[in-house]
Amino acid sequence: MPTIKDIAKAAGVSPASVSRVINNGPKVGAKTREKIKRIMGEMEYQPNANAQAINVQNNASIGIVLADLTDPLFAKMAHGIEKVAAQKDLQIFLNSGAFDQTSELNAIEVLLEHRYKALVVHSAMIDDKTLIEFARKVPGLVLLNRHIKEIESRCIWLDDKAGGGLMAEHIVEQGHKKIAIIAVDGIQNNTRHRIEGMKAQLAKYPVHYQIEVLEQGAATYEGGEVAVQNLLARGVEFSAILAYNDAIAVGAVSMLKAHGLSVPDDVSVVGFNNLILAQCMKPKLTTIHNPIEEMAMKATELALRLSKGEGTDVASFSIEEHQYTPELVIRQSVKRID
Amino acid sequence: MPTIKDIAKAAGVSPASVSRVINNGPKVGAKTREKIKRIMGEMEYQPNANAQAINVQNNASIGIVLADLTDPLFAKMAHGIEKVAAQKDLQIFLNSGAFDQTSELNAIEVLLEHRYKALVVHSAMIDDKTLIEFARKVPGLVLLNRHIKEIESRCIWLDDKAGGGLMAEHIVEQGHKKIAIIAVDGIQNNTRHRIEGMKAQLAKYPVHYQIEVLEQGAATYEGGEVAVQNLLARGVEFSAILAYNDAIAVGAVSMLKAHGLSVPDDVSVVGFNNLILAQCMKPKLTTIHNPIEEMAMKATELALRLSKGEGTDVASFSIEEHQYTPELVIRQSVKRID
DNA sequence: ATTTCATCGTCAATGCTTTTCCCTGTGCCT
DNA sequence: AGGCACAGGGAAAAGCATTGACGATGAAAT
Repeated sequence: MPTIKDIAKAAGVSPASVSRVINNGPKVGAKTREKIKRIMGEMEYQPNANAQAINVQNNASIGIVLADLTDPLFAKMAHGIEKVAAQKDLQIFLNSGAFDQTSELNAIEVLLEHRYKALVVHSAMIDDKTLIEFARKVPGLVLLNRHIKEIESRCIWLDDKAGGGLMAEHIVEQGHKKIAIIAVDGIQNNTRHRIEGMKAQLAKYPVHYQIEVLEQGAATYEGGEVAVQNLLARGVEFSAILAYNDAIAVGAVSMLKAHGLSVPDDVSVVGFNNLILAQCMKPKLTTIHNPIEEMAMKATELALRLSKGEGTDVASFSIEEHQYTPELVIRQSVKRID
Repeated sequence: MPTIKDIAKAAGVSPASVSRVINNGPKVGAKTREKIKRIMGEMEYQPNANAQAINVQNNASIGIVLADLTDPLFAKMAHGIEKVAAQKDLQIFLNSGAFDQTSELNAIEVLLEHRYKALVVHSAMIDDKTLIEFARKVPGLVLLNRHIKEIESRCIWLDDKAGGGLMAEHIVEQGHKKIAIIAVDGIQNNTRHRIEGMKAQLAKYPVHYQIEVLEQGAATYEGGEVAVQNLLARGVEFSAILAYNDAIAVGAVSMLKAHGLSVPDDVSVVGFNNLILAQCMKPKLTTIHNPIEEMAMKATELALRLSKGEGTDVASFSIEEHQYTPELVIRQSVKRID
């Protein structure tokens, strides 16, 4: 693999000139430029990006850390980031965190070692304090789908409380009084916020609601199945299920059917995220729309701006731009009861 | 951000010693080692990965290029690669190709510029010749989900012909004679191979089959919907649909229902890929299992081996290890007719 | 013909780490 | 005590490209 020196020698010029041609710099005459270009082509020269990155302080790539790409929600995040990157002709370095603290930390560290200036991180497991420290150290770091008060100007997040509220509101307005909530365990704050939101909403009505919160390990289709099985086995009474996400909701529906219960006739189900899955299934799933792709795009743009030292003035911070609002999408999986 | 020199100065040693500590090299006494480590911690030193990569020929990362992460099939690929990477403690540099030729090329080029030695590329748009050339140039490049005869020892692919054959076989054994095929357009070979496989299978029977092949642009849920709409509008007769993938199949089912046709009572539908989607929907989708995750893992391991110069002997090549076989998964979307 | 000034290029320093080669001191053997 | 092996450590080159300061060349201006 030829280096810049080889090209220079072959073209009878100095490495500096070659470098200037590579970077479309000035100070190289049209003729020389052509010649150098030709030789670069002939010798199949490819600049060593690592060597370039040593010198240039402005690494034109975005580092991102995500948990698990097989979760369509995270895939959508990735897609949002990609869209911004492609549009600005930037590269993405993706590092998968795999949902445990040490590998998430490791992922961030790797990104820092590569001197990426703009970082979009989606961390579910790292504690606030550590993240705050990272944020202080790295100006271009933005947290996606997480809200830490101390550095909220560096966060893009969903109003999970409002999301929980919407779910509860919809359900009780349809007359439901016995509600099962399928949450997920772990340190994840959004599950907690949503439940808080639900409870806060329910507290607004002068009715007594029967609530059962079930913490279910896996936020997946199978998780939804076992959650319902669990509920039924324990004889919990419920006419509505509020699920942590669409996958769980779909799993729940499937298991309810397996037990001869119809959705929405016997049990109403509400999902969360509004993934494509929610539209495909039968009955179409009533769910909460999560504008994660827009959020991801926003986070990316923010990270890029911050990494360039722009928009550092905290004065310009407005919650409206950083906190996204979920929306109720009514389809067919909820039925009014009396 | 401190450099190795800063650390060296602070510790009163030479950069060489610090480097040796970083890389767990020899020639540093226990006491000095401890001291250097301490100082590195205190000063929050992080080695510059780019500078490291200049010297070290063996870049311990895997470069991958994929098209669109929002397609669950590709997400599964990514996951397979990740699994291998995590297990070997390697990083992934992901570059999204976005399904057009120039950006796919660009993605590969970027990876080469970063001097990644092990490359897993999933390219749908680049022509054979270009890929063959890349393969020749880069020993550690492996093609995932694609078969190019000339470099098949560097490919991991699915036997699409067999997949098409399975679909056709199943359908005709259930008595169907009027078959609509929803394919996708583009240079993608797998669509073509599958159709070839279907036709070859049908040719084995002494019956005349009525086949309609519809090339539908988007391999998505919506694509499936418009495809069916198209078929119905043109008055094409069919009792079975063979779809290019599960998403199309699900879209097709939805549109059939919208026209008052029941699946599988009026029309049978077969998908492809066996994504989670296929299990969730109602009726559960009969489909072809695509072991893409295993394939991705295999491709990654192969790329790593090749990048280390191992397994270069073409003699050891066996098709069985490189070509994966799809399997029929019978669920509820196909019905016997007479 | 001489000065002036763009224009085109080169030299050498820079960025950060690794690695080769060489030096020093210590302990051990004879 | 002399010689040797060896562990611990340093100096400097190597690895690849960028960049700022400076030099040469030729044409235009006086």
